[in-house]
Amino acid sequence: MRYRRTDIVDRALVVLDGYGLADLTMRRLGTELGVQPSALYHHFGNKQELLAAVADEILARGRRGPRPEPWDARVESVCTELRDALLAYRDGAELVATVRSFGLGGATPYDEIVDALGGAGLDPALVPTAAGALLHFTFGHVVDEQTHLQAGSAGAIGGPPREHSDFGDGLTLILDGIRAQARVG
Amino acid sequence: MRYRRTDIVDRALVVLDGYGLADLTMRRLGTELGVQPSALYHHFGNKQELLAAVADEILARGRRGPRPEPWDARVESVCTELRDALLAYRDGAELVATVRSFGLGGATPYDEIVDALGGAGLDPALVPTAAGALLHFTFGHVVDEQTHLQAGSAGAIGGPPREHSDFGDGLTLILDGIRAQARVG
DNA sequence: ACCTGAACACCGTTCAAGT
DNA sequence: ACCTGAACACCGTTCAAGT
Repeated sequence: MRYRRTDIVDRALVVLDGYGLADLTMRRLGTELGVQPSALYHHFGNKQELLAAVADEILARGRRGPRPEPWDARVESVCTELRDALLAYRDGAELVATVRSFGLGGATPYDEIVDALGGAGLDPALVPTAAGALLHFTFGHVVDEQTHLQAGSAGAIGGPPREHSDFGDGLTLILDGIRAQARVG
Repeated sequence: MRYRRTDIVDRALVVLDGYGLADLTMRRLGTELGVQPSALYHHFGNKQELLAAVADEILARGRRGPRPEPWDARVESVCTELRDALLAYRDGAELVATVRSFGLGGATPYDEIVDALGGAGLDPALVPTAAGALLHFTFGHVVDEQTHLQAGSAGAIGGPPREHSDFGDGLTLILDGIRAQARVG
């Protein structure tokens, strides 16, 4: 049936959204494409490489633009766009986080956050720290959100999950921390 | 050979530390104990339940005390203790994060952070938000640290990994954000 | 270049049967 | 109560062979 990498990634996205990350297997994807699982290894060296391509595609499809201008609005725009991209596909956050922890998948908007933070007046040595904090928060929050886990509470008690505005509140908290650090720096 | 849950968890910790999370399988753990893998199902309903017990044990072994008294020193103490606990075993952060995302493993110090934040003078509605941000940062940072991934940067370029003080700097940033929110609240 | 078919070395889990 | 032995239904990956 002759496939290209992009066809396989497209189909992987469909499988992911329909069945979840645990069921996104090489065998299942092969079946879905009407092909032997071994055929996939002609296009990707291994499963991690495939997943990295899928993660990059999730982020690419989530790209909006352009960015607003004050640095804090810009940071917020990057993080919110990232969140929306991750939420757009089932288990998107877990997949992208996993790929990131492999050290694969170049599309994480780390550099864009670093760039935006240039306008914050922060000690340059703290810029990677702040960018890391923002990314950790975003991924952690969205993973929790997507597994409908209430944000870290032990039991499953504790009522309904936090409102969606909780993401924005957390972002504001960290941005305030950056502003405070910029003042002392 | 007659084992109790705690013996199995102890041995699982040894396997984890020696071979990593990917090789902590029911079959390997069984072999290590000189027992059939099916025997483990007499003590744990499934693998996730076993992993939850292992995660709880990692956190229990990391427990130090007592806590210092101003609220911010107390929060820092909880997060630093958590970090140390996760770093004490190979793939500890990934394991505990995974268990947390299952909704299992009651030992995450979420409640302790919420408690400590009581002294910050924060709007009560923001306390779970702040606690979540602190936990997300801690887990995210330690997972990166443990997989010797430089904090989110795309390529593997960019020199040596961030110094260990980066964790403290990130914590300070978030604590500053909390103080700022407490002032406006 | 792209794919098949078959194999290898694994998984988690279940369950009758033993002691 | 605790464990064995065997099975079931899967995995990712490799590789000769086909077209």
